[in-house]
Amino acid sequence: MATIYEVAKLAGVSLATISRVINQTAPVRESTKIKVEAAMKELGYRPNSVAQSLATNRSNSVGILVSELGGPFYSELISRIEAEFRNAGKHVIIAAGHSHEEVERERIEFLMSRNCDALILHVESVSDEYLQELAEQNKAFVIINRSVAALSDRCITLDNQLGGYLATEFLLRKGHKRIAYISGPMWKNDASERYKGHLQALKEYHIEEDISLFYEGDFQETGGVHGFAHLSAKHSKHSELGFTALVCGNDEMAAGAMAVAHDRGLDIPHDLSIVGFDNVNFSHYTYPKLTTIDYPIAEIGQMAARWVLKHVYKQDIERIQSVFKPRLMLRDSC
Amino acid sequence: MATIYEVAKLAGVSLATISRVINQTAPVRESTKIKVEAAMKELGYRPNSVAQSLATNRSNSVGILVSELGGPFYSELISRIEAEFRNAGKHVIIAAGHSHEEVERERIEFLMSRNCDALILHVESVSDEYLQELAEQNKAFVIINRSVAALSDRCITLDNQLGGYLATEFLLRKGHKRIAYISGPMWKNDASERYKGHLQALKEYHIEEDISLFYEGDFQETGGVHGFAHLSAKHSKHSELGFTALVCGNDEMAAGAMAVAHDRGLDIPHDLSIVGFDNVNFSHYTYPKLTTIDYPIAEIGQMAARWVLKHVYKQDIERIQSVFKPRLMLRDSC
DNA sequence: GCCTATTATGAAAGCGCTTTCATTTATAGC
DNA sequence: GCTATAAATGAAAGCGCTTTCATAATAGGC
Repeated sequence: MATIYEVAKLAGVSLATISRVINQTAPVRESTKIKVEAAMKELGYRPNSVAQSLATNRSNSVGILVSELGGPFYSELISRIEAEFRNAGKHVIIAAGHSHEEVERERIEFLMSRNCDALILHVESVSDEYLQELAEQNKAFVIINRSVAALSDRCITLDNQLGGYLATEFLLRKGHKRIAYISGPMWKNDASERYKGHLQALKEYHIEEDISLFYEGDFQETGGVHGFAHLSAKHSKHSELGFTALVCGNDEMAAGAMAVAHDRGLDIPHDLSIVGFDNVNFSHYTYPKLTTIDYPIAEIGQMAARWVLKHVYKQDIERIQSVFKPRLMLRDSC
Repeated sequence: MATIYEVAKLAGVSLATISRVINQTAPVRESTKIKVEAAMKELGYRPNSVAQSLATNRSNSVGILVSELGGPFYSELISRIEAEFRNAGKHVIIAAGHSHEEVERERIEFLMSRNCDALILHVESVSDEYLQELAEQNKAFVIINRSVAALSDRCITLDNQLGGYLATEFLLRKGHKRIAYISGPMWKNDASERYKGHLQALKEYHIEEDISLFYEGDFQETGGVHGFAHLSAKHSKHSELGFTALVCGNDEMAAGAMAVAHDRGLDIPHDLSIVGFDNVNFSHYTYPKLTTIDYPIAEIGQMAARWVLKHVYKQDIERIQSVFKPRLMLRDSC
């Protein structure tokens, strides 16, 4: 790769001038500009962004940390964030924290050492205190899908409890009385919030929590499979299910449960109604199509990107919405 | 962030020594090492990897360029590549080329200007010549899912034609005679190869190509929806389908077609057999579960990562497999 | 055509690190 | 205890760029 020195020599000007035409940071006479551009072209010159970054302490790139790179949920999130930044001429560096505290920390440090201008964090294991410290170090970052009270101005979240409420309330309104629940790992904030919403709805309808209708899964398909097996084993008298509806903490688990229900010869929604959560891309590939709670993940990603654009790159962004509302996507599984 | 200078001052040694304990590039007396480590810890020092990268011309990061960040296919690919590199202490920088030539070029240049030690490219629009030039510039990169004859030692591909063959041959063996085909965009290499395999199987069974049974879709769900509508409109006499089986260029389109077929009251597999391609994560969430061709995308990603580990980071990797074989995943849709 | 007010350009330091080469310090041999 | 050798350390240049400050070129006014 040609360096700025070679360009300068070829064009017969100094480094500073080259830099000025690259960055338009000061006026350059038209004639010299043309010379420089010709030289750059001839050498196929491209500024070394590492050197630029070192000199300016800016990298024009933002770090994104998610739990996993795979899966429909994160990939949609990442995809949207990238699109938003690409529009603005910024780039993304992506890392996965795997819901593991050490890894999350390590990744954050990596992204910081990479001189990212800002971070977008979807972290689950690192403590609130750690994040607060980070904020005190004056690092620019937004948090997605988690609310830290002291950092509320930089948290972009979904009202998970409302989502859980909507799912269950809908079923109750439909007349269901015995509603099973397969949750994600309860230590994860979103999982427990969703369940809270479920309980809230039950309470409103004067139905008591029945923990035999509860199963804590893993947010994966297998969680749904095992959960359904577990719940139905417990509750089937005369091969009949002990519940008429099932709420799942996310769509993967709903799909897993649905598959097992099919295998058992159950007719959905006739014998059993199922509601998922997330409205992930494949949720309308299931049969019957899954009724679920829409998680506007793309919009949240977009908003996080805008937060960065506004606060770090000083772009003129109107309003940053920090709490998003989920809504029920009524399809065929109820 | 503390710099190496501050650490040096605090520890009472020179920069060089600090550098040596960080990189273990030369022996350091145990006692000074301890001093240095204490100083680093006290200051919360982390080497600035941008500066490191500038000084060493190495970044310990590899660039990945895929067509899209979203979707099950790419996210699995990325996820596996990242996992492989994380194990090796390397990091990934991800970009999306959106199947658009200009964007692909621009992204490649970006990744190069970022000083990536190597690139893993999944590009569709950039020309073979461009890639060859890149190779001549002595840039380390592997190409995924595309074979460029002159660069065959750095291409890792799936035998797409074999996949197409397997799908159709299976149906023919089952006795199907009229097999419709919904393809991806034919300008994309993998789409046309798959179709080639389809034709090859037909030929083997002495069945002539019937272009009224062919539809060129977009590799998206909608392609399947429109494709099915198109094919069935053309062929239904007395509300009966003109074909008994349908091969789709990928699973998304298969899922789309399947949904429409359901809506039309068709019983799958009784009235119609469907085969997809890719064996993407949701393909067993469909109902009935989709028979498809397994695309070992994770393995391909892994192999690409190993190529880099071997050729760029000089790790001791045995064999690099460059062509992968697909296989039929027999499930319930046939 | 000369002086001043602008505007364009260049020289050089600095960003935080690595690495070579020279120097200092420790170790061993006698 | 003194030299010969090996081991540990430091000084300084360099990676490719930006940016400040000083200087050179130009334009304008008379």
